[in-house]
Amino acid sequence: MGLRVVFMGTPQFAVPSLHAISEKHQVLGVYTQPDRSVGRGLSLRPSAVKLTALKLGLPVFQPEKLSLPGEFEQLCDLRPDVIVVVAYGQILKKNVLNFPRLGCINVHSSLLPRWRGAAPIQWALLSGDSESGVSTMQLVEKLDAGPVFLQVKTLISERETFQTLHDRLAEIGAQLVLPTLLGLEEGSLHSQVQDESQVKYASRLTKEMERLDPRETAFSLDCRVRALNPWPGTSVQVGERLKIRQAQFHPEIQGPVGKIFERTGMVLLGTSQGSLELIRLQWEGKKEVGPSQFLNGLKGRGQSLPLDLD
RNA sequence: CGCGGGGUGGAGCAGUCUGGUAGCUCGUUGGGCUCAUAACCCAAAGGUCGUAGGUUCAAAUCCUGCCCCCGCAA
Repeated sequence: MGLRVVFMGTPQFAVPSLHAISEKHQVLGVYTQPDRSVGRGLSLRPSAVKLTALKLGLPVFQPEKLSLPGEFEQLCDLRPDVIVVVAYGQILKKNVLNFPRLGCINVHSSLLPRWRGAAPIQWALLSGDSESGVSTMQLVEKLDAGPVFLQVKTLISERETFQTLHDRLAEIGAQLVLPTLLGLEEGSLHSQVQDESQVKYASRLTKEMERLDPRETAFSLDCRVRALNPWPGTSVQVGERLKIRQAQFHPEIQGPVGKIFERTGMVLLGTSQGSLELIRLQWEGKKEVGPSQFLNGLKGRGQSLPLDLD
């Protein structure tokens, strides 16, 4: 039945691809990052891919590093025709890249060569791109620089968030990975070398990016809110940290820069260009609320708008 | 044992340090005003202050256990 495949992936994004492959091919093993202690306690949590693999009854491998002694040999023993990598979180060395008969392929959530790197979905949103997509490519030593096999575009809507785009791209990836494997198997697959002049890098997100700077434009801040939730999130400092979960820019409303004020029932943040409507807000340690509940709470604690950011 | 915030009438919050008649804004109900209104005015209902125990003449408030929610951290 189909190809002998080793799958490597970690987060939720890779799950639909794993499902798709497992239906048409023989998945010999699933590599994923070791369980990490996350969450409020100290509990170890298995990756989304590990949970899926267990549910499908597939063998799971979780090496700390694929380059550790013995790991490569164990991988070779599986005798895969091809390795499929989807957001695995480890760089594959030349020995791994070269040993499968059909090589290693990768599913990447951007229209390469735009947004090579760790956070392509977020950077597409941060940059206000009008389209995004998924690419499958040959894995090479240089990060996300291999020749592209197949690519599918999708439009980014005005209200697109990381979550909605992520979920859609994950599904597109799953739909793209099967034709890629089929073409590879039949030798009918064409690849396109990436145009190096169009390369953009999507660097890792940092927690510093969560702070909204009112000196930016309202549109830019709107993009940040849609791109950076749920992680690292977006917030302003008003005594305490006030997380902004959902927002909407209004270029036609110009208010005091760096102040939170109220107009026509909306809670707004004044920016250098237009205003940002704050739709879902959350004080640190409290629940997420809408604007009317936010205002009620302010009065309860003896505060009122306008408020200055720190 | 990773750090921290919180659970107070239907909602969002204050009050807890410095124990002693439970408060704010909103909502709800009734009435008024108005051509009218999500506006305004008046009135009313609604809380064993997460839970179990302890200290005390007296506990939302101090002490202890337990449950639940959230931010950080990954």
